[in-house]
Amino acid sequence: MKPIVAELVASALRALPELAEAADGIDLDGTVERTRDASHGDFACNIAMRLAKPARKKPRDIAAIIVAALGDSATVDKIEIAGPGFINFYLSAQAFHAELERTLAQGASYGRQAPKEGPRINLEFVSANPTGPLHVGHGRGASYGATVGNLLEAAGYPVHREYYVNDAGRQMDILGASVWLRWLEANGVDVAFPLGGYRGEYIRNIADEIDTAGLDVPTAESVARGLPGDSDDDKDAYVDALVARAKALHGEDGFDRIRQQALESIRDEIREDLEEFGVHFDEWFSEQSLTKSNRVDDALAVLEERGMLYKQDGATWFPATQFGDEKDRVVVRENGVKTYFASDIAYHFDKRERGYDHLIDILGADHHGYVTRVRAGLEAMGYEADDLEVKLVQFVTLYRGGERVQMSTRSGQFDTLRQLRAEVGNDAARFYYVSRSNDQHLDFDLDVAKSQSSDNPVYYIQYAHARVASVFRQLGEKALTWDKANGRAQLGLLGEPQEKALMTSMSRYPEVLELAANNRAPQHLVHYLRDLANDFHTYYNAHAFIVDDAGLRDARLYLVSAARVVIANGLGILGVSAPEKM
RNA sequence: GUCCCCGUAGCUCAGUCGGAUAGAGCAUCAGAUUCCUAAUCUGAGGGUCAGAGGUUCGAAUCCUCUCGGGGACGCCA
Repeated sequence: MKPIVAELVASALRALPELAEAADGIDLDGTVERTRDASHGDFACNIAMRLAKPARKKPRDIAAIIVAALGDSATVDKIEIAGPGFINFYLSAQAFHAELERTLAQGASYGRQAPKEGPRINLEFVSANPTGPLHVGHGRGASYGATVGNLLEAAGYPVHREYYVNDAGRQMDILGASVWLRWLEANGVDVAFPLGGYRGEYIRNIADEIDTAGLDVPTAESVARGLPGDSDDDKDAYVDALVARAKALHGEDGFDRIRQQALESIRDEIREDLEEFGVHFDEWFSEQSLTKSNRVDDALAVLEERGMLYKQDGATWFPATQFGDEKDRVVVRENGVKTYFASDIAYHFDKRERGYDHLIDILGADHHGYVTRVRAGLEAMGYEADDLEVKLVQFVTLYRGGERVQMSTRSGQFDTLRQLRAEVGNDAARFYYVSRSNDQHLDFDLDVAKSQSSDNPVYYIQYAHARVASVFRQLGEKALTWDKANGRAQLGLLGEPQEKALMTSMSRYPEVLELAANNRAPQHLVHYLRDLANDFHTYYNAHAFIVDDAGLRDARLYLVSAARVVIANGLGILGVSAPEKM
């Protein structure tokens, strides 16, 4: 509805050359907004105030000129100039009825924009290291990323969802060594488990399952001989030596078999977890594939070519300070090993080279310090700094019975996404994870998320949806049918304040979607749906829908059918189910 | 030390290109309640938008500073 009002103003301005000139460069859509108070009408436009200075006229005088040029429209009942110079629009009942008709006609696509050609968006999220199961924090990144993806698609953009699998480097070696040691253990070979290793129970399970045909079980003595000690001060030496020993005993290929199986097992587990959570990716991008195809070297060559690398102390550096970073960064260490930063630059370069115009990274808040340098890398390779957009997701704290739930792996308490899903269900988890802005800490109350009452916003909203379905079941039980066409014809009978309020709320849906998509802010949709459900329940409590008067009944059923569509669409974007029955 | 986020009702929080009298839920209080669905309903009270300056027709919102809370800062991955 908002675009209709904005277009009215725009056409009035076209008829007023002297004002149109002053309005040049002002986004008219942005001057029209919903009113907070019904006494100000449905929409208000502040263009007159904005034009006061450039046009050198008083705001109220400008408003009068614009209003005079507005002319008649079936959409608008009344236009008033109010306050300092607002132009208030009171929309006709007919305008709201037309919106209801659109809602039912478009159904599942109501609120969505037509697909655009571009910009093509690459959306990377979760990207947790495949060294263990997803934990509760990853769940937030998963929900947020999936929902932002849905929002962007609803806004018409082509979106490619990508998970970057960090399957190369030292962490993978340590994972391999951890599994290897558990395998030895299961074969009666006891070697001290490294402090820097992965200690979770899942490592044992992997060790039990992997195919080790052709690998000889070494003696404890041959494994442990000559290894450095392990200590909290230096967790690296011992575990690194174990990796080297495993490679020596089984050969690179032998160790690689263990490592690769461990990686695949965990990655598959993560993938399954996410699929069950309703979070899908178009691509699982392997870091190994970057290395194997020499794309890290290619990216470094591009930097070299552009004079964006230098040597110092035996290492190769990238002058990140030239792009606003606080210090220069190493890309190749003194020992010849490329840093994680090097493959990260290469990865983002590769994404851009693959044809994505806009890159969005959704990262844990602990990656805060990484943003500047990755962006610097892209810029140094000739791309725009704005091509990369980073959304940081803050931490999650779980509460049960008003108490903070400890989430350390060591204490063995609440930890994994899987456990959370099992406890509160996918719907509640998806919903609560995106209920607050991504850049704010989230307190996740397990008791509320589980409760099946109106205290729980998820149930409150889903219940509104189920109630409409229930009403139609009731209709059937009373051997009545809904005459949709008659309902459309009789919408004029809907004059109750709750009906007007519900129609107004519903008509906001496309605007909320757009706002949420533009700001990558699903919480707007969450709050909107709660308000909408509230309007629906208030209506339901105040008036019976299945009344004797067939015209009124058909009209009310028309209205609530449309409400069902809006609620279902909104929940769909959030990845939450819209049940017919609860 | 540098940087980022946050501070709004008793509590949890909305308030997103600056807009009119700052909102919701919970809690509190007062009423209603044999009703299509049972997880009730209606209404009321409740505020120095952390504080101080600034920008302007207009500031919870933008800028500066102060106070208070949280987090990030590796030749780790």
